Amino acid sequence: MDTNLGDKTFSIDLNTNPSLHNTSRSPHDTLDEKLVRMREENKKLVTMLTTVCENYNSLHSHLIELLQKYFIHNEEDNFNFFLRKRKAEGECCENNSDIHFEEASPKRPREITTNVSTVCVKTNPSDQTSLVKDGYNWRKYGQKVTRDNPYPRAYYKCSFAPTCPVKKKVQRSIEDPSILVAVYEGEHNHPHPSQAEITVPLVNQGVTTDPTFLNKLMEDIDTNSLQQHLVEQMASSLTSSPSFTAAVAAAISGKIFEYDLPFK
DNA sequence: CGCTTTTGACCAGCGC
DNA sequence: GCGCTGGTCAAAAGCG
Repeated sequence: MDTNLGDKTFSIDLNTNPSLHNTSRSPHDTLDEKLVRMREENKKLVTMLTTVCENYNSLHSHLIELLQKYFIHNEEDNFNFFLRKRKAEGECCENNSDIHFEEASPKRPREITTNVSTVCVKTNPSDQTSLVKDGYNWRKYGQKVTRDNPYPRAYYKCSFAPTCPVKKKVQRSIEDPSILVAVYEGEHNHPHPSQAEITVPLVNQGVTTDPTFLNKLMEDIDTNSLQQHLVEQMASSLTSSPSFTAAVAAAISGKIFEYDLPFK
């Protein structure tokens, strides 16, 4: 692959270690100067994020191109197998996929296949539960071991509303057992109960090498949502960092002492 | 006691 | 028609 993603290196000092600043800090280093520094770092972060997104788009199109070439230059059977596999996985139509299966089969599927979506979630490998946190309440009503995957498939119904028709199937990926593949069927007929415990989609947390899997993922996630999530994740990483928190706390306390606030 | 999970049984679709 | 497979049901068990 000729994408020079690895050549781009970023050396950004986030200034999150307060002890380092104390050693190099001059007496005239005012809060305003810190603000200027932070703005510059912010600009660097924005630049980095833009580059990451550009690289992502480039890789995305490159991967699609490679997959198309692969299926054209290899025997047609491979492509047919690819189609069959995707069909067998119950994948369809809601995503911006180029391949639709509704018209492919002369017989109608046994169930309505509208509003089927697949979500892949990276989990802790030591965590053996098949729980995908998406904010809804689910009641497990069955479990099966399927032929093509040694990991059991769990069947859930939405229990938030008694009349909600939504079902989901959760099964570990055979390629990477730390990945949970959740297939949602139907549409919720009630509002989302909570946004608090939504699990971050895999694409933002980890990597898989399965090309069909990657292709599917990339079609699922548009660039804007990726950018937004990257920003949120970066902010989350910064705020969860003890050194960053310490730096903010030091700056605030310094400000308090500087102005000699009355509640002191 | 009520809700959830587990698990074996049952059913329907599909291929041969 | 038969066997295989995926999906669902429902009784029993577990849990708070």
